Amino acid sequence: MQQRRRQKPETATRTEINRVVIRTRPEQTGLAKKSPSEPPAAQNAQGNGQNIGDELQGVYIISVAARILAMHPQTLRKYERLGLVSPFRTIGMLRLYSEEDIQTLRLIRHFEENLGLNLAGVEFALTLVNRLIEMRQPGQVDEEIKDMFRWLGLPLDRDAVSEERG
Amino acid sequence: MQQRRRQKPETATRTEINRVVIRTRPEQTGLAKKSPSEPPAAQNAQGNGQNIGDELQGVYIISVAARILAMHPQTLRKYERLGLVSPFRTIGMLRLYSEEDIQTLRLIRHFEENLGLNLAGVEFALTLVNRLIEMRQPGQVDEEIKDMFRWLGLPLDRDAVSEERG
DNA sequence: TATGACTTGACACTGATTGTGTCAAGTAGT
DNA sequence: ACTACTTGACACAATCAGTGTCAAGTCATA
Repeated sequence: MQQRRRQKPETATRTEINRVVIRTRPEQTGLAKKSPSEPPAAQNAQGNGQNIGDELQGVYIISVAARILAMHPQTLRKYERLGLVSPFRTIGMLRLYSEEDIQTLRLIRHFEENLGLNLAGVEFALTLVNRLIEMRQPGQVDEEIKDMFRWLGLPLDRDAVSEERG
Repeated sequence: MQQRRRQKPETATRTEINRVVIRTRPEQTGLAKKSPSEPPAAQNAQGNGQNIGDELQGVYIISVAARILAMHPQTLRKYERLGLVSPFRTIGMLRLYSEEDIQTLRLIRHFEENLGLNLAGVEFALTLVNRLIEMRQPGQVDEEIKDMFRWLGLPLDRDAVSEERG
């Protein structure tokens, strides 16, 4: 619900990165952590201006992630500084956004644009989503939790929002 | 987390209102509705500058409510315009804040000051609280819900936050 | 009923927040 | 080595949220 100005391509179009050296992911304030130790499955960053639609499972540098999401790279950096997303880093400190990070960012944008939350509210809502996901584990109280998901504008199958789709 | 300027007494000190004529309460976006039809129990507005501490069960005009809460009357009016609270009205359109309204306003302030939410986030959080209160009805999943309450900074006995204390 | 105190709604103002633009310096990959 | 990209830091503009102010209306008391 903030201003959304026309955004310049900032820099431009690094099309591919191969054999980047992955670093540790600091800590995840974002969505559900997958498993304690989590080396990313793919080490290739992909994406070029032509076919953004077909994002194949991978990690993206900030410019590519920003283009996929139609968000400003500086915005992504700010979100990381605030702990909303925590992309991997290469040895050279390049940010690498996983598919899960992209989903988290989509969710953040949803909270901002559709619900009008500020960043504190986004953090609040993300924590709520995490808690709801954890609550669904035992299999009880499905219906109320599902209602919550609907209310939050989340897809009913939680996979699309957190991880491990399929 | 916003700025909190020194506030002038605005106008001042109407000490009592007796036999005010109550109007309907429009709709309650705030906390849990007590019962479908809800004529307020007390028709006396009370409160004077000396003994603010002992708020006895009643309804308060805006200046008194503002003083109890240490909030600006204009802020209370804005909150009503946004649907966060819905005080009763007299025939003459005076706002009458019930004890429940006061509690809702305290909660709003908590969400703002401690969690840093904007007003959209406050609305979001209030709705969440309502949903959680409703979820507690069946008696199942107490522990998770209680955790949520703790997380939200709410008192564990929901009474203090919604209605019908004692 | 007349008077003074208070409330109402509307508008303007101020500081904080948030997204964006820009810059020099450093890194990645051909 | 060279080019393209990223990094962090700062500045800027638009919006948000609380407050001040005003004329008009309402309330309680004399």
